[in-house]
Amino acid sequence: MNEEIAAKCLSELGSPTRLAVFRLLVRAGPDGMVVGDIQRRLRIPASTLSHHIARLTWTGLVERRRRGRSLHCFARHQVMDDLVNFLTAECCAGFAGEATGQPAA
Amino acid sequence: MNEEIAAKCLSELGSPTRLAVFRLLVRAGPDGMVVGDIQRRLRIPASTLSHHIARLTWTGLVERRRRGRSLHCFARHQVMDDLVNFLTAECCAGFAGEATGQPAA
DNA sequence: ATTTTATTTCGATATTTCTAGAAATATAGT
DNA sequence: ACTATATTTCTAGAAATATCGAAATAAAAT
Repeated sequence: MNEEIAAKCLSELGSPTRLAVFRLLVRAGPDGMVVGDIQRRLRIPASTLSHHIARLTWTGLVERRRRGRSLHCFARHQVMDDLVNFLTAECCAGFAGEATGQPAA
Repeated sequence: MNEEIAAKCLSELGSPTRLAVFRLLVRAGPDGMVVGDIQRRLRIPASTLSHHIARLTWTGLVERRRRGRSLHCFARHQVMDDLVNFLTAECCAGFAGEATGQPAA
């Protein structure tokens, strides 16, 4: 995970709708969730939801698999874990000589 | 940190330029960094940079303090820590019954 | 007071993103 | 083959964002 990819992931998760979808999928666990169920849960038009799921898929945060007529969506935890690790390592306190997060002056 | 605020922070950090600015400030440590230094480092026009720093400030990720003629910018680690905690708790694996991140079927 | 330095605000344009209806596609059932 | 279901792709208007030059503002130096 480099800065460019991290920015992309952050941007994709930065939409309230997409963040809600992703959280729903994380909670859904290994069985994932069918698009229609997500739609009924979040009450948004199918085409709008499809757009957001597609975007989450591009960045690898979500994976889609067709099962019969419906599409199951899964959260790709690895990508999120990588993102959190990147943020922790590169964007949180922890560099030599700093700790408080409060300005020196 | 709730979902709405998290989405806002993620969105703000989702711009490559803003993520670069924030990382720079984290690395700069407690002394922060002057706007002009950030500008010379990232090679972007002053007005563009000002716009991005302003956005980071709105969400509380960055704080600005005038010191003489120049403005010092600091990363507000607490906000980032809250964000990482939110992501870890709400958007990563860890709910009962899931672990692999791989779809069940 | 004038000038210099540092940064922001304004204004205008270009680009991206969001939203959602309509049409298209894919699959399964009859 | 036809119908129903599930979801996507197409399309387009509205809203948000990015970019950056020019003008404005703030503080310090002379």
